[in-house]
Amino acid sequence: MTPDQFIAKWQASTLKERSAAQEHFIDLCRLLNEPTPAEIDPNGEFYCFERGAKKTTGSDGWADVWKRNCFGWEYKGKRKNLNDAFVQLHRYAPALGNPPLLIVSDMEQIIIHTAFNGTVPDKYSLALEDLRNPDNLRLLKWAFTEPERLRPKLTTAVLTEKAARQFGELAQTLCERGHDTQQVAHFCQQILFCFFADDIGLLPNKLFGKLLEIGQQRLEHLPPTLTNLFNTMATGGFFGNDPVDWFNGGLFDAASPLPLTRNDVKLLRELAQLNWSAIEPSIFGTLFERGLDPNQREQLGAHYTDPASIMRLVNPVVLDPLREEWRLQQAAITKLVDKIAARKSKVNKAISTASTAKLTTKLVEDIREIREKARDAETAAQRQIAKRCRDFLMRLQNFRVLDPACGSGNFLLLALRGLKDLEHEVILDAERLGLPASFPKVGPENVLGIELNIYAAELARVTVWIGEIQWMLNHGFSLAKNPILKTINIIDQRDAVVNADGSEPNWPTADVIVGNPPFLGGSKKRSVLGDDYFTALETIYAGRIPAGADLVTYWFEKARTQIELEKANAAGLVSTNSIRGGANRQVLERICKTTTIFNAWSDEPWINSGAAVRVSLICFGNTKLKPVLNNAEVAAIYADLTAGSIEAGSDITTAKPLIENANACCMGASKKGAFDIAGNLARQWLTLPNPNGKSNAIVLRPLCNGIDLTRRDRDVWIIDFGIDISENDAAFYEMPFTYLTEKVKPIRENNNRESYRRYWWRHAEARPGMRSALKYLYRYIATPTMAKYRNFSWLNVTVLPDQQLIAISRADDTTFGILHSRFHELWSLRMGTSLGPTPRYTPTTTFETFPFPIGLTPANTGGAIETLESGAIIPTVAAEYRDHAIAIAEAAFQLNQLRENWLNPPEWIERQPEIVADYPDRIIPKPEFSAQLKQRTLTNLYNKKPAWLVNAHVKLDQAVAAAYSWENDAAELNEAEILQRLLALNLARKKEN
DNA sequence: GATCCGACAGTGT
DNA sequence: ACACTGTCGGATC
Repeated sequence: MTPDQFIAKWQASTLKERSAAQEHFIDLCRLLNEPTPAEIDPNGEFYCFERGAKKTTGSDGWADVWKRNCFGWEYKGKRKNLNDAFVQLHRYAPALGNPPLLIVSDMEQIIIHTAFNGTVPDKYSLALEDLRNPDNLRLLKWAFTEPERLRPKLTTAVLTEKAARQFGELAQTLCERGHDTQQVAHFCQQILFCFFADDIGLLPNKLFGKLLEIGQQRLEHLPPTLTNLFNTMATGGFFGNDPVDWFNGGLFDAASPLPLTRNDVKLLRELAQLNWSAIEPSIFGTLFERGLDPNQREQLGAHYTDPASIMRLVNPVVLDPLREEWRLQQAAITKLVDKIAARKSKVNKAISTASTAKLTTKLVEDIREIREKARDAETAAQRQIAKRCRDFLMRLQNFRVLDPACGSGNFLLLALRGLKDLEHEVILDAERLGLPASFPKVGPENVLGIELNIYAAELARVTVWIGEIQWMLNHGFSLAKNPILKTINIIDQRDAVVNADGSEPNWPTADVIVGNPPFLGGSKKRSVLGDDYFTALETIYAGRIPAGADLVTYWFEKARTQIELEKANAAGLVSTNSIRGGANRQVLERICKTTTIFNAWSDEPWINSGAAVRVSLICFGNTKLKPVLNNAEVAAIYADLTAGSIEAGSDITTAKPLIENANACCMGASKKGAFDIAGNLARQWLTLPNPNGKSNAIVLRPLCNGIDLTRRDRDVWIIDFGIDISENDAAFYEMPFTYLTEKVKPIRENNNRESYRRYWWRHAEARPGMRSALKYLYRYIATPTMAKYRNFSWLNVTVLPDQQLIAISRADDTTFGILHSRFHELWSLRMGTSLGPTPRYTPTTTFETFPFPIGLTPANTGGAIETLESGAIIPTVAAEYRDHAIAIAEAAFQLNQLRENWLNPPEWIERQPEIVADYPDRIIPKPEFSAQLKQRTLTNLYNKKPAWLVNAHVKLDQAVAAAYSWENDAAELNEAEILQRLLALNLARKKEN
């Protein structure tokens, strides 16, 4: 068929839709040289007429023509409203597998709507005459073969970003002009909603766009005109000659348009050109992050969560369980359908048997009875099917999702969309079963929010409503009007964890709780939130949440309580990843006691306006779903968000501090002030006399912090007046004292703590305990609190450990070796907390819980030491453990020696005695090697991991394994097995109380 | 100029 | 008196 023939035939045709549609389509196939459905898919599996025509209503199928992954195609009679056809296609798109193209035709024109996910829809209208143009024919052909070619370039994300950027500029301009940020926010939302309403036809005749056009000419009229429009929208009525719907929802209640400049209006008119109907409402959040004042930006920013992360919570908490429920219903329904079919075949069989038999009255009667019974059974079954569908739809309609920290409403928006999608699927499934089509009832009522920030709360309302309207229009449903925005109070503007009067707030009953509550570290709570708020938190949550816990944990505890009180079924919340350890973990432990963590992502990167926070996503509550951790099914999820078996004694979070490890490990001195000075300044002072005749060496010593150990020694010294020198005595050390008077005193005098203010010349936490523990040693073991690798080093006892070092008061190589073994490394990584990706070593959780090999625990190694022939030093231990002590010490000694030689090759350095006799030698690089020496850091060494280092560690690990008596089953010693064995040892030993 | 990697000081127990 | 905690800035590639 040629284009001319096609056009001629269909211009002349007066056939009505039903009779002509298929003929038109087949002609079109001939024109495009495409196969017809019957030619390539006689069974109608992927390409057919009347898809979904199984419906009992007797009317159309879901589409007149359907080609999988290409299009749904709907015909209407000539000059009938094509929009109706489009609406129908939209509605059934999910049942058609969401084809990328929705095509409607009245045989005179063909309109192709693109419907690719996440793109701004395009529309192509082709009249009959247009088919003479080969370009248009090619376009149609693509619809059949390569629909991807019609994919719009513009994605909703790009459109949204563009709109948000420009809109943000406007907001910023308005703020800079001195307008109140809240007014700016409110005004911007009104405008935003008007753009949206204009584009989807909620405002008649593109009213708002026209108004801006006029406004550009007559600027002074714009504010009163806008006021007028907003007021009309608030109540419904007429704006000039145009009828305006009643919008309500609070958005237009307080009309207070801000004065706009000519430039603003120009910008607005540019913005009006964008396709706002395809806007992604979640821009509302990002929109107001920009332009508004920094404090607000921070608060709103804290609530911005990207959609993928949101769905990681919404799916397991909201949608998966409901899908599972519906799957079970469907299974039950299938059984009923089978039953009906079985009855029918029984009847048929009876009839066919009867037809061969002799017809008697009794037989007639029997058949009648069988038929009736079958009919009754069918009716009953149908009724049951209908009831199951109805009940489930009712369940969806009554389902409530609460976001108690809803910010700009993104969680609620996505939860609502998910629920609406599910409801729609169920409605279509029900139609397929022969039930009448029902109107979707899930809507903004299904989501509830609590939000303190007044802009965010308003933002959330608008976000949810736009989401609702978009969904309805995109699925071919008309909007419920009068008002368009119902004033149902879905967002509660208040504090979610503390009431104004200091009491505990109630949360509304809901099926599930989701959200991204604000993060604020325990020690920052008081200063950021204020004393009153802090006290209120402390009072309300006494015994439930330790005061040192992150602010985020209050939402977890509240949600847990709601579940315990049966006011919610499950919760899915975002948290900082530090919830896995320290004081924060107690909250998860509590959750594990009363309910179950059934889905979690333990440590995910998070982009949040530049903050380098890492997060955990945690779902807990009543569920039938199997536990899933980091997208893998596991037997159980523990409070530290690790996987484990459900057997008792396998949860490593149950490990407790051991009595034998007490008093051997402590934090270094916490100076809190600029007590540190350059080495050369210290050396200069050491040459100066003091009026009391004492050397400055008494109060000056080298300082060592994490950087000194993991990188190169910075040669920093410290002014250290110890734990009991009085201010008067300190003053005799002239230079150091004067220095502190200038650099430290002014700051320390303003400290929050009385003792820090009073003893300003001493380190704030001078660590008397540590000092006495180290007193009789000549060296001690140190490890950086925060470091990429868990390394231990020897320090001369004259060196003061900074608070960033953990000091272990042992001088023997055996203890050094055990600590440096793989066993302790794994234990400390697992038991310790982390800051971002960097693990942190803490005395109580990593050291005190660690089960040393029997006979070699800190309780056994605190006594005398003995130097071996090699130079290695062992502790004096019971005879039966001596061999192990020696083996470990030799391996550790060698490891340390190799490492020292690599860090400071004798060929590259000079050792120079320090100016004070007992102090460690200075290491001076030979000038020609100083650049190379700079690279010789412990972190670099372990980044490289040369073979000799690995070998030395293997040897050490073997010696330590032997001390544990694990040398014979080395093959079984994978990470999990080691941790299990260590945990078993810990649990078997005596705990501290 | 991006990436790596620990700091410092506040505050709870 | 002891210890834990957060996320920005300096060093380095």
